Amino acid sequence: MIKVKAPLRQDSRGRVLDIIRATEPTSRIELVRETSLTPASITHLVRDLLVQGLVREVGQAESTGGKPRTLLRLNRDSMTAIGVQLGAASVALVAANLAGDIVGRQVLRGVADLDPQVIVAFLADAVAELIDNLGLDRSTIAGIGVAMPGPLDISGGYLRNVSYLENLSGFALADELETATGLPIVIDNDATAAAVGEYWLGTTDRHAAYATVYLATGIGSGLVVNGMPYRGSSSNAGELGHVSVDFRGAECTCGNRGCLELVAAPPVLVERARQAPPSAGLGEISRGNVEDAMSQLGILAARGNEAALTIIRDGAELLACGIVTLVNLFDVDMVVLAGPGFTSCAAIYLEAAQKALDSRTLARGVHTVRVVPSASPRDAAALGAATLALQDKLERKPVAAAKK
Amino acid sequence: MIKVKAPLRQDSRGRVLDIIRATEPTSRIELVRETSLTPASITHLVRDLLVQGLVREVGQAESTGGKPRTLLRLNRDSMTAIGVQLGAASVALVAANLAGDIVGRQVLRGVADLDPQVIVAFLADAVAELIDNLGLDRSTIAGIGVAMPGPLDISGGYLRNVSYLENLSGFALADELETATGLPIVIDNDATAAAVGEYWLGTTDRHAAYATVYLATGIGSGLVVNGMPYRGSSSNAGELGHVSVDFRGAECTCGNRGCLELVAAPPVLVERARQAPPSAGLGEISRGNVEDAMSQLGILAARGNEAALTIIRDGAELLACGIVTLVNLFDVDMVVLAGPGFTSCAAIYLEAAQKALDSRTLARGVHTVRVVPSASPRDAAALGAATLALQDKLERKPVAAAKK
DNA sequence: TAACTTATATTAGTCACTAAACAAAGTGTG
DNA sequence: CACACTTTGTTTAGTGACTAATATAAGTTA
Repeated sequence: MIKVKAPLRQDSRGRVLDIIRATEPTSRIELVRETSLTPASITHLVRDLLVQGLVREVGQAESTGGKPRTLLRLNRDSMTAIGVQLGAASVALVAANLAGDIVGRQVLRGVADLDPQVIVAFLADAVAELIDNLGLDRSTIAGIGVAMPGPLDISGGYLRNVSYLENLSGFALADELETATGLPIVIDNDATAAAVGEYWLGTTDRHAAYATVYLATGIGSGLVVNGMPYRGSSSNAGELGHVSVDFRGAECTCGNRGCLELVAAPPVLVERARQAPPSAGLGEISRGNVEDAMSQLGILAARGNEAALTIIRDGAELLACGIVTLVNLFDVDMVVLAGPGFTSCAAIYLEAAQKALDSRTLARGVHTVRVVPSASPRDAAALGAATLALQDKLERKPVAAAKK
Repeated sequence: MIKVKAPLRQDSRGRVLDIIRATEPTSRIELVRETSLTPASITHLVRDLLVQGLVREVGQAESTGGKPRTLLRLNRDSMTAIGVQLGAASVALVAANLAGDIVGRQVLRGVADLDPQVIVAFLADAVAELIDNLGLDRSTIAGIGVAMPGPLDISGGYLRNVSYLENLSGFALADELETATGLPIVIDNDATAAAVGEYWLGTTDRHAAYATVYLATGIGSGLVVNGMPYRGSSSNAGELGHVSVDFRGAECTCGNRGCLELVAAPPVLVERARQAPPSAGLGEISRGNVEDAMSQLGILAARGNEAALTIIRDGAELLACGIVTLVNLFDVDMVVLAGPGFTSCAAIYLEAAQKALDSRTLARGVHTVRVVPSASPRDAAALGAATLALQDKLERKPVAAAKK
C-alpha cells in the first residue's frame, strides 16, 4: 500500500516562512505573536531558516522603547520553482521565486494533439530553455509543478489525467517528466493549484477558509482551509463546472444534467457571441483560441457593447448561482476569482458574485463572504503549480548533507 | 480573541480508542498495524486507557505460533453521554455509551413555541429524568451534545441558533444549559452531528471521506474527513437544502432560487400527498407531525400505492441531483443517508442516489461512491450529538486530580 | 547613570513518540 | 522434553519539537 503523507500543515517551519512572506520585513517578536509559539521556538526556527539561506537579517527597526527588532526578509531568489499550466487551449510556464514573484514566463502552443512522449520532450525542452534564459542555477530549483484540468486519477501513487487531455489518459506523466528533467514533479488540479497560489501571494487571510473559482476552458474551484488545500478522496474536489443549476437541463458529456459548464463556460459564451447577428457589432471575435476570444468579448463589454455585456452578464449571473451553491456547501469566508476567463471582465463577474452572496447564501446573517480578484488571474494556475513545488520541497527536512 | 482549538484529530489516544471500538476484541499488535505507531507507543497508550477504565483486558486469543494476543475491549459503560436532537417538529433524547450503543431514549414534544428559559428548564428536567431512569452515575456522564438545524452563529464562543427555532435566536443556549444541568455542553449542526455519529458507529471506513445527508424537516449534510468533521468557517457547511437545482426556480425564504428544499423536503412531499385526490388512496396521511406523515407516506409507497411511490420517487430523484452536486464538490468515497425522513422509504432514496452517482458524477471513472443507510436513521442526529460530547470529553487530558 | 522596556538567546525541562534490546508465552522439532 | 523459533508485549534510553524560566543584549526614559 502506498504510504500517504499526512495532509496537515502543522509544520511550524513552513508556517513561519508563510508569515515572513506575507508580512516582510518582520521580526522574531512579530512571528511569536502571529504563531502563538514561544520566543524560544521562534529563535530556533528562524535560525534554521537563516542557516538554509531561505531568510536574511536586514538591519534593525526603530526602537519602540527597548531593544530594536532585527528585521527579517525572505531571501527571495534562494529558491525557484517552475509551474506549468497544461490547459486544453494553451500551455503556460512560469518560474517563481520564494516570494511568489514571477521571474520568468513563457506561453506555448496547446498539446492536446500530441503524443504523450512528445509532450514530455516538449515540456522538458521548454523548462530547460526557461531555466537557461533566466540564468538560474539548477541546484536552486525546487521542482516542477504541473496544473491540469480534472478529473485526475491518483492511483498508482502518481497523478494521471483521465479526461480532458485524452491522449494523456493512463500515462504516468509525473514519472516520465521527472526522468526527462531530473527535477521533482508535483501534479495537481488546476483550480487547486490556483487556490494554493493565492495563499502564497497573500491575497487571502492565512486563517480563512476560501475557495478559488478558476475559469479557463472549463469551470473549476479549489478550496483552502488554514493554508491546506482540500482535495477530497481522489483530488477531484471542487468540480464547480459540473454542479447542476437546472435539474431539467440538457445532458452534459459528464452524464449529469444542466451542468453549469453547459451554460456559463467561456466556450459557450464565445460561441454565443459568434452566433450573434452582425448588427450586434461582435464581428471581431477571434476564431482561434477560446481564451483569446473570451478576452476580446470582455473588452467589447467593457467598451460598452450591449450584446457583449449581455452575454457576459448572463454568464456571470449563472456562475454566481454556482458560487452560492459552493458557499452554502463549503461555508468559506472568501471567494477568489482566477483564471484566464476573468482577465478582461473580472469586474462584471465580481459584482454579480458579490451581489448573489450578499443576498442568497444561507449563512449571510452570520458572516459575509467577500469576492476578490486573483492577484494574478491569467497565471494563477501555473503560479500555483510552482508554489506547490516550492511547498513540497520546503516540507521535506533540510537534508543536512547525508552524513552517515 | 477566542482561542480556537486545533481542528485536527491527530490525538493518538482518541484514534486508538476509535480503532478498538471499531474492531473489538482486538490486541495491541493489531493496533500497531492499524495506526503505524510503534509497539512501545501502543503499550503506553493502552496502559493509559486501562488506567482510566475506558478499556479492559478480556483474556487471550489463540496463539498463531507465538505468544497469544491479549484481547482488549471497550469498557462500554465506563462513560455515557446524552444527545439531544432539537428539531423543529420534535425533540429526541438519547443516552449513549462509549461504544455508541443507545442505552436510553426519550422523545419529547417540539419546543418551537416555548420561551428560551422554559426550553432550558424543559431540557434539563428531561435529561435529569433520563439519567435517573437509567440509574446512571452522574460522574460517568461525559456531557450533553445538542444537535440543531442551521444556520448557527458561533460568535461569542458559544454556538447560538439564528434561524429555525426563532425564539432561540441570539440566546446563549450552551451557557444556560450548562448552568442548569452542571454538565458540559456541545452544540452542533444536526447533519454534522449525524455524520460524526456514523463514524462512531463504524458505518464508514475510518480513512474515508464521506458525507451524511440528513433528511428531517429540512435537508442538511455533514462531511467527515479522516474522522474529523469539516465545519467550514462558521459551522454552517453542508447546507444541501439550499443548493439550487433550478436557477429559474421559485424564490426561497433563504433568498436563493430553486432551492432543493423547496421541491424535495419532507414537508413539501407530505403536502403534495395531502393535496392528492381521494382516488389516490392517500387519505390516511396524518395531519400532525411532518416526520410521522413522511413515515406514513413511505409505508404507503412500500405497500405499492402508486401515488405515494411517485411522490417519494420524485423527491428521491431531486435529492439525488443534490447529492451528485455534493459529491462533485466534496469528492467523497461514501454517502450515508440519515434522519427521520428516511425511516420508512430508505430503499427508494438509496436506489435513486446510487444510480445517479454511478452515472452522473464527474470522477466516477476514478472511483465509485457508495450510498449506504445510516446505522440508526431516526436517532442519527441525537446519537451523533452524544458522540460529540464523548469525543469532546476524551480529547481533554486525563486531568490527573489537579494536584499542585 | 540607574531603572525600565523590549527583543532575543540559552538552559533545562516536558511531551509524544521511536529504536533497540529484552522478556514472556506460546509452538515445532530432534 | 530441551532447545530453537515465533509472536506479542515491555523497558530503556533516546530524539525532536516545543515550552518555562531565566539570562543577556540593546535600546529609552527619569
